[in-house]
Amino acid sequence: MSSPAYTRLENDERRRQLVALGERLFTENAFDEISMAAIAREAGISKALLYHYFPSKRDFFAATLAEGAEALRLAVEPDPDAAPAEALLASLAAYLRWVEEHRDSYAKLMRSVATVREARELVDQVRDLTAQRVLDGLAGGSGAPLPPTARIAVRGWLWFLDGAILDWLDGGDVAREELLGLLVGTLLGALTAAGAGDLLQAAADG
Amino acid sequence: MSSPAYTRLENDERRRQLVALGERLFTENAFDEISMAAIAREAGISKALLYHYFPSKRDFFAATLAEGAEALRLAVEPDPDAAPAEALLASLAAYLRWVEEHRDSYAKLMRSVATVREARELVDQVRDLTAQRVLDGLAGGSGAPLPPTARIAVRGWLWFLDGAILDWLDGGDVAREELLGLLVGTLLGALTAAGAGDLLQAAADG
DNA sequence: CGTCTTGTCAACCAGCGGTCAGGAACGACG
DNA sequence: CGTCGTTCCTGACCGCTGGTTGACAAGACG
Repeated sequence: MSSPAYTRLENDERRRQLVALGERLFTENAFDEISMAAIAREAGISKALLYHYFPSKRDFFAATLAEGAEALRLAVEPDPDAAPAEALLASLAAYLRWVEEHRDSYAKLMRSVATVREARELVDQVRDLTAQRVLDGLAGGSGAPLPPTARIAVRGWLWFLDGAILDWLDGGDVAREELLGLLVGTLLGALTAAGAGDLLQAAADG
Repeated sequence: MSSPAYTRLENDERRRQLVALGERLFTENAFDEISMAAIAREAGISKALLYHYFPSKRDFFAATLAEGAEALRLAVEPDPDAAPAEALLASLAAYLRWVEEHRDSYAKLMRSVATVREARELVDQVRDLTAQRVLDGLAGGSGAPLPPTARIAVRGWLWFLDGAILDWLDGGDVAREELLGLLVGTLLGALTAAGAGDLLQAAADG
């Protein structure tokens, strides 16, 4: 009599299609600038089907984030055999490389940090982990306990990192290696000011 | 026959009452955690009256911010007669003092930065102004143009500032003067790494 | 053919920010 | 005392949001 009212898709295929669409839409629009109804319309399906695949809008957003987050985590994973300072340097370089290649995703993530709990948790996790790694690397270099200012220095430096990267992406007038030098130099300066500069040196030498 | 259905208040008095209530509620809850209906309920008035006094929720939020923002701006205003480096130091110290005295407001502001355009504009304004002041102070110390890395260093440092302050408020284990030293030392370190450390020295000496 | 699972949709819900026509309080005036 | 006008105030409503429900269509299997 007529063409079918809709076409069935395999579960996984539909899911992949929706995640891919979400990656695009959430990069073009901020989290609350686009409604689930609009997303469903764009996908050519009903809103209810979208909710069939993802229990909530935030879950959907998190799903569009997950793939990239995993890739980033792998890229940044430090080499356990290298000296702490070298491992940090390598991770940092990998981080910048990833950001440069996925600048839209990175900007999206930073923009949504305060709005979406999932995004905030992701960034916080990465910050906590990184800060802990840096502090461990420092403390491992000597037996002395770290002053609390060292903690503030490292955690503040992670903010510096993201702020500098955002400005770097915005400006486009600085090479990646140059930024890397600025980041490392600033960490050194912050740790020196925190009274833990010698530990960094020791960690670098050791 | 019966008691009045509601009591009338003078325009200004009602407005003050609402702003005071907003300051409390927005400190206890994030911007989108509390609805205008709930605020009106808390104030014992109708939602329409709330909208009679403030054209939108964001305007209402901005009104609750305005008083503190103005006080902060005054406190941070640098002494035009002082040398750039000293003026910066004084402003920074005033900033920390203000944050310590209004930690709830500060945390509220930082939490709402990405959600509320008005808050974002406020923080951006302060950052831009501060960055410009610092850069001008540096450039004034010599005729040489600043490298783009210096811009990134200063703007990144402002992120460091807020990140460090949040951690500082969280920890409570570091004195204000110590934090001040860390901040100044980090700026010095960042500018040195950006190849503009000599300019800072010149500005401090000049 | 029937039946069972899976995929789909229209219609609906409570709550949101925001609007509007009109009622109720109160000071002024006869 | 009445009543009148100003101004402060309200209940009902709007379009939209994220999220839910129940019924039905498509295809696989016997």
